[in-house]
Amino acid sequence: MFPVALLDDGRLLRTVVERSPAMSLQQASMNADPNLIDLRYRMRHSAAHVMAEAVVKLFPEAQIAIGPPTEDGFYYDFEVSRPFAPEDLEAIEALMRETITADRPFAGEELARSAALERFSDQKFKVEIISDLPEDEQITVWSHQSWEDLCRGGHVDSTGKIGAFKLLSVAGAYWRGDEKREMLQRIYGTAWESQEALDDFLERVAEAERRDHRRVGRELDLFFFDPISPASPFFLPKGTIVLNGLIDYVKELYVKYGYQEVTTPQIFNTDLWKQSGHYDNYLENMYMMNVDDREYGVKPMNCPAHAMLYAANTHSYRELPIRYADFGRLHRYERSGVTHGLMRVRTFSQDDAHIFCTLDQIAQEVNSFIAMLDEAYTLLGFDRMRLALSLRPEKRVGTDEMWDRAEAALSQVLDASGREYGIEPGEGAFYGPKIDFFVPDALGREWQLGTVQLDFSLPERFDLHYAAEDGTLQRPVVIHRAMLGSLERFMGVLIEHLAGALPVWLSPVQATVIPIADRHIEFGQTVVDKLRAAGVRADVDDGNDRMNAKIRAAQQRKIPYMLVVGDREQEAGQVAVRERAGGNLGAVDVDEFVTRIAREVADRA
RNA sequence: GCCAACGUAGCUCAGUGGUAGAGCAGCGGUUUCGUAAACCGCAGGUCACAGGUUCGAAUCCUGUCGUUGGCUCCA
Repeated sequence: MFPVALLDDGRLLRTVVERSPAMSLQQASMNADPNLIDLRYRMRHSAAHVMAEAVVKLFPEAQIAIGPPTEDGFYYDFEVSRPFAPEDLEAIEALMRETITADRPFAGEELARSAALERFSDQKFKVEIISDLPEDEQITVWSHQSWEDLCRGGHVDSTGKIGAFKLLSVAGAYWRGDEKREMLQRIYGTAWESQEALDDFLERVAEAERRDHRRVGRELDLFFFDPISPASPFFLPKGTIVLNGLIDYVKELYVKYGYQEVTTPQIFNTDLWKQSGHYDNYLENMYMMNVDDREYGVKPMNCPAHAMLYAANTHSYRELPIRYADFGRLHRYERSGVTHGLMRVRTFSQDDAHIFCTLDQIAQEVNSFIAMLDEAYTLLGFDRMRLALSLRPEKRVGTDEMWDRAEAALSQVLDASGREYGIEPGEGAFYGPKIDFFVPDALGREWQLGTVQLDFSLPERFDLHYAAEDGTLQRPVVIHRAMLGSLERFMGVLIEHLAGALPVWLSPVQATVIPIADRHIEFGQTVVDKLRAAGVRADVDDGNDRMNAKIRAAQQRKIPYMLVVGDREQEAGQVAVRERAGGNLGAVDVDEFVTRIAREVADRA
């Protein structure tokens, strides 16, 4: 299903499918024929070479690192005496055009290791790459006459075939992705088979920016940020309606799927964090404080508190599974530079729950969770996502037998579900394997929403047990799980997914009445009263704008229903219904419309 | 945390050493209009913060904070 290509540095390039605009780009390339995908790969790879040539011409001292194609472009990393400026990109582009116009053929050449080391002796990164290659690895160099580069190949025939390209941005990047190594300057660019394809791509990027949740959040008065509490959203009344709408929905699912909601403290004495292991492993991400000479930590997770709830009573196998849900606010000190709008914040809440069950119950619990998640994602419009099963890491707790059973349980559930998933060996948490559910944002960055994680460690640390059928005390397993993940992040992803046009049940204002003239305001207000009495969030636009301006404003506020009232409607006791999508439903009796929208809200249609 | 850019009115931005500007939003008035922007007027800013250079700083320099794009991280 996923077209896969190998990057220069050996990583897999994977194309992901989604409905968001940036993703439709990849969707387009998925639907495109393999030849086109291959052509783009070779064009971009070739463009990277041509760019490196241009950079070295302008910066003779440059040390060049690697330059692979990516999902929608390419980049190349350099170590230069000064950072690149925007004007540099123009100069580099100009030189690239010369090379492309010259239409120089690409040709590959095999080299002995010693010869390769000799040829790149003044390029320390290339020397490092060559030195790290296995002894038996074939070393190849690809050139387009005026430039040659260590490369395993995959080019267009000649530089003239590179197509329409554009350099996009400069960024910092560590050599070999290691923050202890050199910081390099990375230039991102993109290349397409035609100017139209390039323009198309740039338009998609622009559309992604238009639906960026930070911009939409401001436009719709949902939330804002302030340096007084960095990376911590302030939710305005409208944003709070959305947040609460999501929580209310999840609570309904909790009733259906047998969860019990609990409430736990916000700060805990350090003793708890020592017992849970957070003090040793997570301290740098925690907010700590001293009060009355005792040290406290603000909770970054709910798990330890839930373990305490479980341990507060003895439990029989007959009670299991026990499912504790908690919307408690969490605080995590995220390093500066990693936060991003609502997607990565320092305080947030989750639709978090912990399931205490027996080893034998894992499969059914995970299955039930995925069914619930599926129900929620379908309702919320996320029909495609990436699933990843993460297996045992090197450093871990628990016996191999436990891991065998846990991993088998997860993969069996996934296999039975019939959906595709990736396997990521070694990526599991030290306390157990997990399944993560990822969805991309408007700019194509992937964010984890759902997760289900098995935990063998927490029950040990808190000495949890239950009385088994045979009267012995047994250790339960804990399953950490969240569907929407961080509610803040989910709201961000949802906004971008829907470009701010939230479903009626989540819309902060579900209907707005638009009086044509002042004499219709009073009637409009009676409509609003009826809507509110039926539980519908409605208002009336009584400003002295013309109707056209009011409609425009309502469209921009993404209000699902606009109810125009003039002389005709007032006389007939009707409203002229206009939908956000632009459709005009014509005049409808007020009572009929109230009934209809109230049902739509109740059904979350 | 690292590399870089940026921070001017509620929002989007202009303003490169000489008294702070526009559009939108807001407020007041005129208009009372049939499915995406009527008209006139008013008000609104310690130019992120602190220090420095200068006769004079939004503008130049240093530091801090924050944001953005990447990288790294995301038990």
